[in-house]
Amino acid sequence: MAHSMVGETEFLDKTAALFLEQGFAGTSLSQIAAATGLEKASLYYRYPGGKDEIAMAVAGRIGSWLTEFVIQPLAIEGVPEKQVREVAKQLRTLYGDGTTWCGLEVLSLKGGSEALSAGLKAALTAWIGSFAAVARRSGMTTAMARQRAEMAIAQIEGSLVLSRVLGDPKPFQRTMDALPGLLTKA
Amino acid sequence: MAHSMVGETEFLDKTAALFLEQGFAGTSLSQIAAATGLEKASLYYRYPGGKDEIAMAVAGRIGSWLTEFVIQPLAIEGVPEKQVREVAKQLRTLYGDGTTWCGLEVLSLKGGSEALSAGLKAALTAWIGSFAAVARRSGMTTAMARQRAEMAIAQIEGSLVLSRVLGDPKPFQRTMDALPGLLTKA
DNA sequence: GTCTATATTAAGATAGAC
DNA sequence: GTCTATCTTAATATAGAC
Repeated sequence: MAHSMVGETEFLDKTAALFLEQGFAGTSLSQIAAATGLEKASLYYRYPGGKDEIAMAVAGRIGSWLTEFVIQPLAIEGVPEKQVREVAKQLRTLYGDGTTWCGLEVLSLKGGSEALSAGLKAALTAWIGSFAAVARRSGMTTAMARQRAEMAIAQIEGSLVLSRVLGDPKPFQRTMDALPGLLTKA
Repeated sequence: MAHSMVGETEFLDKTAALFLEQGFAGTSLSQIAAATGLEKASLYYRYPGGKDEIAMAVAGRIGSWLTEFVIQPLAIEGVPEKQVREVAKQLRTLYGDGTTWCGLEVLSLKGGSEALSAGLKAALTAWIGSFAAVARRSGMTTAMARQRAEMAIAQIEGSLVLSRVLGDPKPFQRTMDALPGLLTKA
């Protein structure tokens, strides 16, 4: 395997796929090297902190997805219900229609660093805030909007667990169908 | 450490705690040995299949908890809402008021065996069936009861993720407060 | 039935050539 | 900036004494 020169985002996407399938502790640097076409030593050149630092970068990449496909689309002017329907569509794609894990779940298992935990918490907080804002715009009180936002994200995370364990995408898909109502109808 | 003779259930409870904290891949036999007071060789005597077989036994133990504290209490005659309130109380204890992982999430990450996946699916199916039955008894249609049961469990699993990532037990606690209504009020 | 001791493999990590 | 080669540690797993 000669000088592979794989790009940063391509590298992180491939590594994210491994983490989402196997978890942080279940993924080795050898697997990452094999999946990305880099040798282990090169991983340490790019990320001197080793697996912890790679996980941080992956969390950052996941945060970028979230910003691009969820937070930004909800931050502009528009009809809340229509916006949430669009976001639900993006989430379906992101989560492979209920067949993959969520980065929050997978990377928050003990084994990661303190900084990783902080990054995940920041991403989740931003997500909640974004959902709460759209619920607020739909006419809910601040408190209720916040509660619905948490409920919606819990429903998403939990239905992913159900779909994966049952081997049936329907629980996740039903959650996506119900998302616009949950966030915009008091 | 002389002949420790730790009992089966005590062994599994201590091992379950490790898995729930660190996941399957993140927990080593050395850690299990240290936590239970057995040497690694003794683990192989009890569970010749190694970590996979231990995980299976832990899944069985978790299934027993579920049967004892959730499924059995809901299977007897009684006022549904009152029964669910009692179950919610048990779940609070089981999940350390929102500070621990759920076995379904943790053990369903890739790395476990086929048989383990099948066992987890069976346990989850039984749980859903139990919740659906109590919702049905409260007057819902079969289809709606089933949907509410899945919704409730997804909410539980998901709110555990939120509570853990945010470091705040409130999302899980709110879910427990809402559980009786979700399962018994159409 | 548990122990001590060890074999074997793979993990994370580094040195130094190119 | 990536490679080959290697180090060190820790993982799973087994042999054999008691």
